[in-house]
Amino acid sequence: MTSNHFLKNIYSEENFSKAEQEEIISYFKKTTIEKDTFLYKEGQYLDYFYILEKGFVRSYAIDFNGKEITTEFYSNHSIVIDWGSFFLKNPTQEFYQASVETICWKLNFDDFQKLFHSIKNFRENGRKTLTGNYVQMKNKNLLLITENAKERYLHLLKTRPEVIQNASLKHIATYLGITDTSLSRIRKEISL
Amino acid sequence: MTSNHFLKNIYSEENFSKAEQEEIISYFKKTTIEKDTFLYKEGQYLDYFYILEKGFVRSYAIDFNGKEITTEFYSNHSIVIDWGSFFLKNPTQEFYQASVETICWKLNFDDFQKLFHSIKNFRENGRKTLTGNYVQMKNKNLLLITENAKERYLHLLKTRPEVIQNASLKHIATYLGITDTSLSRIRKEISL
DNA sequence: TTTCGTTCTTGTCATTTGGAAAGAATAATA
DNA sequence: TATTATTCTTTCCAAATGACAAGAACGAAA
Repeated sequence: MTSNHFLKNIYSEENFSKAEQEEIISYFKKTTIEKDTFLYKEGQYLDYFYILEKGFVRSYAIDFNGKEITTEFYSNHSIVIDWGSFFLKNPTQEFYQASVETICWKLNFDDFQKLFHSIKNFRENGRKTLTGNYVQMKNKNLLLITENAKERYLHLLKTRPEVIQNASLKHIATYLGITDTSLSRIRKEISL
Repeated sequence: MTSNHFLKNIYSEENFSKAEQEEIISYFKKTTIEKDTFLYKEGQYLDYFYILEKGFVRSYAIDFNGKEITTEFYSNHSIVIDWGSFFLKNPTQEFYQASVETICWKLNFDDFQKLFHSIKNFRENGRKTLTGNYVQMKNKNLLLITENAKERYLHLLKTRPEVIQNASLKHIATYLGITDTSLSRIRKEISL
């Protein structure tokens, strides 16, 4: 394990002892995901999750009309997980697809459980991560209700520029809950 | 502690030993909240949460135009908590108000921590609760994007009839992300 | 019961957004 | 370079929803 191992940024010495850090990291397996391949597919029970070292991943659900709705974008340092599937043992309802070749670190559920129940800092950390994801989801909700299409786009542009750079117009549009036509109009309007 | 203590429904013998159950329950304090009073207010740091035995609570945020946006409704057996505030130590951005006299059970953060780190089942349970809330939020998100106003209302009517019965039209409207005018029209249309 | 305040309904009109389809631009491949 | 596929833009029109304001219904309190 090199001294600048990627996961040391995630499980940092600020929050973990050296011994804890090493134990935690030892359970992760480095994986490379080819462009366009899936990390998880709808119907699958997740028994592992990933942390992204480098790459870009999009998750999407299929609505009742068969249309893809982007549910999230994941970039460097993100945890790519379906919490409901991982913890509640439900099949995921989404597809998680790498848009580019993606380097990530994989941890399976049994190892996660060992760490969770034996290392206090690990469970504090996990709780923080899930809570952070919850807060993010809640904010997205509020934005959907209080802001119009243009404002939502501008907000995304400001807070997550890497999404605008990496994702296609169509994918961004469904993420924002608008059509590609509208988003195209909005972009034009902004550029004037 | 009576044998049919309310909290035994929450921390049930299915998931906890008798001893665990008793210890957990011993930390909770029964509280009655008067109609129209606040459980938490914007700006406050939560260091406790409530479980609702009986009553009805609404949480709302104030948007940039000073308008109240209902963020959640809580009824019997719900946990009333701002996860972000409780775990991440941020001030809450919402108001939590009892619509009727409400009987609930209060647990403070320090006691929560003791239980969380000492009782494996308690942390599994807490993780499930937070995850459940996350999944719920995620579903609400998807509904906001994929369904129109009428469909969202019908969905709420079907899945949470107690909300329709207890909350005012205006409060339900902002929860669904529509105006009270629209909701009134939708109700008329449905009744025809 | 009368008054007052709140909530809900209704009407009119404006605005936002969507749907469908065609064309332009861009990227991918032979 | 020519060809094809994909993504993005644009146009026209329709549908959904919002804003505002007036009035009706309802409930609380004097």
